[in-house]
Amino acid sequence: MRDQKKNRRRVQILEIARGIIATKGLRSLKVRDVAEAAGCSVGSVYNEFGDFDGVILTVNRETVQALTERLAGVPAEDPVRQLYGLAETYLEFFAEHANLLRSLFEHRMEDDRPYPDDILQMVMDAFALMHPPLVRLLPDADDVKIALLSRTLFSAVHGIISLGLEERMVAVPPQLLRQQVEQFLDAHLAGLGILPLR
Amino acid sequence: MRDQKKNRRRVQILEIARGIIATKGLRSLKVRDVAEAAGCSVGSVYNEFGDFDGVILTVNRETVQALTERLAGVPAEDPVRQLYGLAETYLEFFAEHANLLRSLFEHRMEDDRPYPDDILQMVMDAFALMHPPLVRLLPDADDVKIALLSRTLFSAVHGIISLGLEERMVAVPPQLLRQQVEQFLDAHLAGLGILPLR
DNA sequence: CTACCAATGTGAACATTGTTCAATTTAACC
DNA sequence: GGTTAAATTGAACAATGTTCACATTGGTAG
Repeated sequence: MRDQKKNRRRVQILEIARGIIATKGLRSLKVRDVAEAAGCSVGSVYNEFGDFDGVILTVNRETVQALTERLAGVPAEDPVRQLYGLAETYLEFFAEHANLLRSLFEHRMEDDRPYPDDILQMVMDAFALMHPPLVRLLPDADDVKIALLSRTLFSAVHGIISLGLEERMVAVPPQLLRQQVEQFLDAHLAGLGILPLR
Repeated sequence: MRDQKKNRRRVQILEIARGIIATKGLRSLKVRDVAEAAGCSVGSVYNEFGDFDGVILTVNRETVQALTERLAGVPAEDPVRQLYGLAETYLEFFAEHANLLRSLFEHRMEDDRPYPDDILQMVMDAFALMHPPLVRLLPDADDVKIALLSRTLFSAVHGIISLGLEERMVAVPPQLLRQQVEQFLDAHLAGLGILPLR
């Protein structure tokens, strides 16, 4: 019963923190706001997460988990369609949760403490989801090279999307951005000797 | 004489702030540290820059200026070589000044104040430096499309480099990253119907 | 059921850091 | 040299992360 209660609160704190980050950005996340909204003291937040970075990192961990699940749901029948699907799903997810993704990629630790390895690994694993379809499309290529290509390609897509959705920059209309990503893949896959969709 | 002194200090504050960001990261930048190192009071920093964001934004403005100068120095004789040169120069500059570039791309304003337009425009202008060589290489293409392509391509390169240099992520060795960028351009230019370098 | 105790929760106090502004100092001008 | 407007100061304030001695709670044994 202790555990149930504790866990319920832990989940509640995370949902509140995630809500604030998603709607107002990471910089607007304050311990006191979270504690008040969760109906507990600031001390409880610290008991549960160690420090405030702990809250942020846990939200980020769940963000990359949710992203991975969404990406894993992309149909894998046609490897070419799968690549387009991964890119477009990433775009959708990024557009829906822009501030959460920014928190994941932009948060810096206090002092010089290292970013938790497990989160980094999860991001890399998500970016490696282009690996299987690429292996099918380039059966003769070295597996290590495909692994690198997968990361490169996903990083490129990430760059196009994260800068394109950056409302700080001259905002790219979402529909145009989708087209931009598709055309990018068209050209790049063609360059790899893969027949694009259109 | 007032102006001289004032300007000398302004420059000094900026150099100190830039040094701290470059070596210890944006999160380690503190008003008091800057004021002490500049031999003045915290009030003077505020007189000169309005608020602390003002210091950061001025450093960022100078960062994108320096970047633009470096990119503008890439030889333009051969448009294909120019594209590779722009990407490699960006990689070099990013590797040399990783924390400054992160400050430029990751800094968020307090509350919801907008990021200064002039900085955004300067970044877009820098990313548009791929436009002229692309026009030469694709003389039949629509100019608006080339403008979009330029931004897309540079954003892609930015994504590859910024994630590749992210020491938070599993560090990609610099030499491998250079090769990664080159191979990326190889494939993409080929897909655009442009003969790559190698 | 009660007493006890270990775990948990609390929030006031503290530490750090951004911000303000009344008082002071400076330097340009006559 | 006196006057004055501008610049500078730094103590005080505000916002926010962090700690910890104390209070509360819930499980457990007698």
